[in-house]
Amino acid sequence: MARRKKPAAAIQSAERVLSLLDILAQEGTEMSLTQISQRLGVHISTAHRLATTAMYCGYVEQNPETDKYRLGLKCLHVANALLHQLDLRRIARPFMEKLAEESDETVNICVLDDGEVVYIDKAEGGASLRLFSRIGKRAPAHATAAGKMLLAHLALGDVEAILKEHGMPALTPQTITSFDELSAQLQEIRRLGYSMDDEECEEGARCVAAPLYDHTQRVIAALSISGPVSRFSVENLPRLISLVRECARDISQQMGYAD
Amino acid sequence: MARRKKPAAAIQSAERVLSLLDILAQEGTEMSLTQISQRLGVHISTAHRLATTAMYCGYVEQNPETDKYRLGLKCLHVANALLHQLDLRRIARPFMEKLAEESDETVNICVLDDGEVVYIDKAEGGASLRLFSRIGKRAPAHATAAGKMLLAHLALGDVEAILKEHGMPALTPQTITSFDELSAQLQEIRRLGYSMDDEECEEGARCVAAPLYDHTQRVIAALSISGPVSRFSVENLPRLISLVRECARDISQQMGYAD
DNA sequence: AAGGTAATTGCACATAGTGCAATAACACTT
DNA sequence: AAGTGTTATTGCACTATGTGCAATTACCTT
Repeated sequence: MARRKKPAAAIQSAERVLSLLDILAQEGTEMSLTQISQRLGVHISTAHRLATTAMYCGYVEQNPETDKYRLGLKCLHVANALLHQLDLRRIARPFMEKLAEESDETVNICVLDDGEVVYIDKAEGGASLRLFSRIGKRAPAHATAAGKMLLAHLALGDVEAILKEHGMPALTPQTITSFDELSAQLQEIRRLGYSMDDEECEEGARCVAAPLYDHTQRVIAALSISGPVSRFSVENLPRLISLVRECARDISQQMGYAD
Repeated sequence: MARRKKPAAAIQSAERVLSLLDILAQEGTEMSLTQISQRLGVHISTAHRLATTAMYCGYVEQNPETDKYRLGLKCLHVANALLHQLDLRRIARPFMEKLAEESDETVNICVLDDGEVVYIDKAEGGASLRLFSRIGKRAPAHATAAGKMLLAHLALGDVEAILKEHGMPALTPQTITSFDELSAQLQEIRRLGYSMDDEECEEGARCVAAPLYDHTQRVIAALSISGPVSRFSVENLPRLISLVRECARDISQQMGYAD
């Protein structure tokens, strides 16, 4: 779905403190009160009170050397609790590890959140590029195999809203930037039962994804397998596609999907 | 330091919404509005407004099938941003990987937050038990090698406050539960320059830790190496102690420490 | 159709949250 | 050591927001 609908009686101060966390996350470095008040659009004394309240709760901390504010470790705690609570992760884990070993590639699970794909788990094969963990990271839906798979199972109106809001930026020369071309491809993805990112997200890398269903018979996530084009060659692709589709089906069955 | 001091003008609604995240994290499963209002000590309509405000911001979501509330994926996003911003992680990473390969064990970095140790990074050797990632997890300071190392570099009053608040629960038969015994051990740790968890946190597992300093010449984190007692034998310990101390020194130098 | 339970919302009122201005803290310059 | 500038912090008065209450809505069970 596109951007979340603002509730009729949102609590302003609650919204502000969560926006403070967003801003600190987005900024990438510690921020002064002046910067915070400018970004939040509030008086500096208000920014101070928001920051000190968040500090008291552990979500923000102040660097004693520079007096600037940054995210606090409670954020890690809460995220960890979230990951721990995700049924899909727990159920999928053994299957992902098996697939990672069998394929010797990197396996990920993504969900769609606010129009972007979010990585919620990852398993690595021995020969993988050993990239940093992507868990928690976001990526544009239109340029990833998992994202295209998830878009393929949304209503057309929702797809249009997402692409209107996020755009279709080109990440590589191969990225699809035309709505019509993407629509056609989503239709093909529904027909084939798998999706592919052919150097659309990252040059030199290919990715194949299959849908994960749950007991409501709806697609809730995508399972993907990715690696360098040298190993994701035309000869090897059919095998990898087959592996990821079988694995996704096995996980879906454990999630209550009846196919 | 012990529990954070409440600011004179904390913003109640800001505090409440962050407490909501805490409660959802702590509960471990989705919660109804009734439960949320009871735990927060507010009217159910207030709980509803807090929850829908947090939903709008992405930190909470509502399960459409049960109408219950749970943590939202924005929590992952913010935590990821936090990890990405930690200088110590970025600087330490190559050293940790080298140590993990060299020792073939699990290497972690922990910091002290609100009287507990928090795992902020981890690298694994090939022979490791391949445990789930601990990043973001907390553990009692008194029962971990990293925790004892961090306690050893605090003022005695702070140590007392932390132990008074968190207690000294026995996690295994070997866990130290006497303040006097722990104090004596912290003194020994300062003298030796490393700490050890001898099946105090987890039976069958040993852990050795060394301090990480930064340019202020103070201890900001602990580097640890852990594994099963079979590999952390009396014969092998001196080697592992030496490896972790050298690695910690190298990381500390990169952090501006002059020893 | 009726009853029960929980989520949601309109409304009026009280208080919490706010901006302003003053103060405090610190670093830098002279 | 004193003065200046900048940023963080806080007391205060006012008002806009947040609140609880009660009603409504939604859904499930009998």
